[in-house]
Amino acid sequence: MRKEVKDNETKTKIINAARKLFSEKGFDGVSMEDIAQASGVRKSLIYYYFPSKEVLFEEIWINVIDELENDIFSEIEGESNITRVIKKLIKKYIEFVMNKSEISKLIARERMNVLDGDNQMGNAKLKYVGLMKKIENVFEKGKQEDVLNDIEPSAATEMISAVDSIHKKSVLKNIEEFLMRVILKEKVEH
Amino acid sequence: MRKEVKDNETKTKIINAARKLFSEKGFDGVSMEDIAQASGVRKSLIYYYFPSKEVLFEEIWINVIDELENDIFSEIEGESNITRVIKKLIKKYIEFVMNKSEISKLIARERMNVLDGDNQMGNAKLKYVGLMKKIENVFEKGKQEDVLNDIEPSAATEMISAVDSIHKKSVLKNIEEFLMRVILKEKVEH
DNA sequence: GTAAAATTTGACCGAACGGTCAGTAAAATT
DNA sequence: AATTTTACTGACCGTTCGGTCAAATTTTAC
Repeated sequence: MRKEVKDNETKTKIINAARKLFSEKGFDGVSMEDIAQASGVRKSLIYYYFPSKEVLFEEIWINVIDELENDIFSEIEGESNITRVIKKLIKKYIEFVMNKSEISKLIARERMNVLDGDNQMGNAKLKYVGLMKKIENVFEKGKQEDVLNDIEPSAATEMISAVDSIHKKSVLKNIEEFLMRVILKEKVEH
Repeated sequence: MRKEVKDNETKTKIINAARKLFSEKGFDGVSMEDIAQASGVRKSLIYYYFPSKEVLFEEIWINVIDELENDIFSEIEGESNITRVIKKLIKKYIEFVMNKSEISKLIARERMNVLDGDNQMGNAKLKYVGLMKKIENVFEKGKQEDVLNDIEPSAATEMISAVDSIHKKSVLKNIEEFLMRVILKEKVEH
């Protein structure tokens, strides 16, 4: 029992330090020595737990996309009314960007590399594309039930996903209303 | 006369090669040797023309933000009808992202570093912030003339600027209509 | 308590990085 | 034509990079 906790502790320290640094400076802007110092361990210890920088990054990426996915879909899971589902999805995505800026910055920074890069990080790409597909499926359902306001599900998905690039976080609540108003046929009340 | 052309030619080759590479891999992901090889010159010759990697990047950044600004504002310059101004602004921004993907990818990749980084690249930040302010002023004018649809000028500006992060370019025309429809009170005709 | 397993460390590696500088060739100036 | 200036080169620099590995230390299993 005590060993279990200790094992996770070092690996977790490394992951958390790396996540913060990747979020601040991007994958290429952070060295393994930077991560080691921020974790309070030696660089070679990182290689004990992770075979390479890429594998460390990929694990972090998959964790953060998981976290985003869980934040959104755990909220909309029991809901059957598609309009309400879409509202909750938009709301949760914006809240995520507002409240978990470390993660949303990491996604904003590294999305392009993950999507356009070589096949080295194929699992990272699959994870991200999988989540986007899942979100798009919600909009497809909205389209089928005729609650969408003449926007393609893929366009709605891309608009949502671009929100993490917005620099001025103070406008995010305004943008949330904006998105709901435009995506949904139903008039939005406050 | 002949010298003038030749001077510009080498420097221009370096700038163009660097721009392309920075757009593909980001500032930190590209080495000066990469740029040298892509330019067909020696690395030390880059240092003959530019004192550092940062200065090279800054010049490129300022050029691309200039180009974006010119594309947008040269189109709306003679227009006095604010609704038409806003429509043209949105249209030109989307067209820029669609047609000049090297530049829009560069902006998407490096915006966060430029805005959040240290003061080393203060001119790059000033340039970008200046353009965003200029765009926001257009929306402010729209607000004053009551053609905006209950969206804050700063939120509209941020939505527009996030468009360069959109990965799936095929949806951009749909998003253009989307943005016009929701930003402007007037109903949009095709 | 002891041996084995797991974790951690320090020293090291070759390659890559941003950058420097003396020398040379070409172009421009006198 | 001689001299000066400009453009370019190759070799080099110290530092940093991702990564390796034997040894030391700590933890676990019995």
